[in-house]
Amino acid sequence: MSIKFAILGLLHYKDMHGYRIKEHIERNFGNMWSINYGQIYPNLKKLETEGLVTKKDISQINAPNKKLYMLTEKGRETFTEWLFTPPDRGMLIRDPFLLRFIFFGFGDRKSSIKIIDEQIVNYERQLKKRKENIIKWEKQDVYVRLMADLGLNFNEMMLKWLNQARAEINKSSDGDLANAAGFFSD
Amino acid sequence: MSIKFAILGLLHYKDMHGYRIKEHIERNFGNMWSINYGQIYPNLKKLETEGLVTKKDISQINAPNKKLYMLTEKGRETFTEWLFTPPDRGMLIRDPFLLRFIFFGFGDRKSSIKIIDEQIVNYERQLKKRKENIIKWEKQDVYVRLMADLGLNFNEMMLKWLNQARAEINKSSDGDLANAAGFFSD
DNA sequence: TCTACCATGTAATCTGTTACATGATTGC
DNA sequence: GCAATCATGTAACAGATTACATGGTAGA
Repeated sequence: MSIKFAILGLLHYKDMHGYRIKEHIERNFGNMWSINYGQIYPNLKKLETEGLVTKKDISQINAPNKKLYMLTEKGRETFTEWLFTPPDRGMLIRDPFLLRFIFFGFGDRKSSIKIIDEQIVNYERQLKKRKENIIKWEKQDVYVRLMADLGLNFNEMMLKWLNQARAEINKSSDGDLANAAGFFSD
Repeated sequence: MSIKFAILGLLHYKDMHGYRIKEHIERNFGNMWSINYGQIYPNLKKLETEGLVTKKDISQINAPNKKLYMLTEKGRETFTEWLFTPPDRGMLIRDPFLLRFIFFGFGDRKSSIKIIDEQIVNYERQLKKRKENIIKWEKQDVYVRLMADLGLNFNEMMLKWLNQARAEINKSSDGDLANAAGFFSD
């Protein structure tokens, strides 16, 4: 249900069409949020029938026609109401790397470290990008800027942790696995 | 698809039945991972037909009968193969609070701070719990212990960020919103 | 010519969530 | 008597992902 509100939020800044909405989400939140046309176009239609947005067909000469969506008064109200209703659930994190990580004790140390190293490379690349972009965010509204800060903080924390994990795994012996049975206490 | 591997992973420690699997995931990863019977029981059945686990009916006198699942050799192999295939995607975070946060510029400062304060309370409660549990993890295998560390680090980072955000928002004026239009540069 | 980008959409599929049904035991 | 815990399951629904279809323009 939240994509609907993400769209309504973005339309506060500017009238937009589906393609641009996806592009925008990917550019700005792509490292942690994923979206696709299969969600956007049906949701735009639904928002229109619910009277939260209106549509305007725009013909273009050097590009395919597009459909500009803009907020209605009702859309603005619905959004504002949602904005300050306390979030119904906590943060959900799903990471195929971390899911593997907790079970690395069932494999060999070498392979674990290989996968961890790949993660370090990924997060380092990401951090570099974030640092390049931070200037862009610096002049935006407080909230957008703070979100960019969070991204940086998160990235730095992950790298610190990954490196610490790598070091500890390196010095540990393979036999440490045996202790894991105590993981279960019933 | 990853719940299947999570189950296979847990069965490495101990033979288990569906109810216990859910309990376990909730107890240990409940702050970031959610699971329900609608996923567990069908997946256990599927794993059985695929020959990755076998089932044993256990009758109990003072409790309902249960179905113990245990790994097969094929299950163990399939799991190990998965364990060291590089993760196909990055981390996905979905948080109804953060989704609201980026749009707080479209509301009033007072309401924003109220929601932020609620988050601070939540994360403080969580941090307290994590600190209590950390002793329990300390004697586990390296990877499980490191995961617990990550949870702590994450929690502390979020709290630091939330408090910093709160302070900055407090001293900012409502008019700062106007700048947000530059968020879009196309 | 081929690739990339612009732009909209749908169908099939897969995943995840909620709600319901069943029923025994234990503790307050 | 009531709530909680143990235990298994299904059906309906909601949400997300993948793959496909269409077709124009710009640039290498």
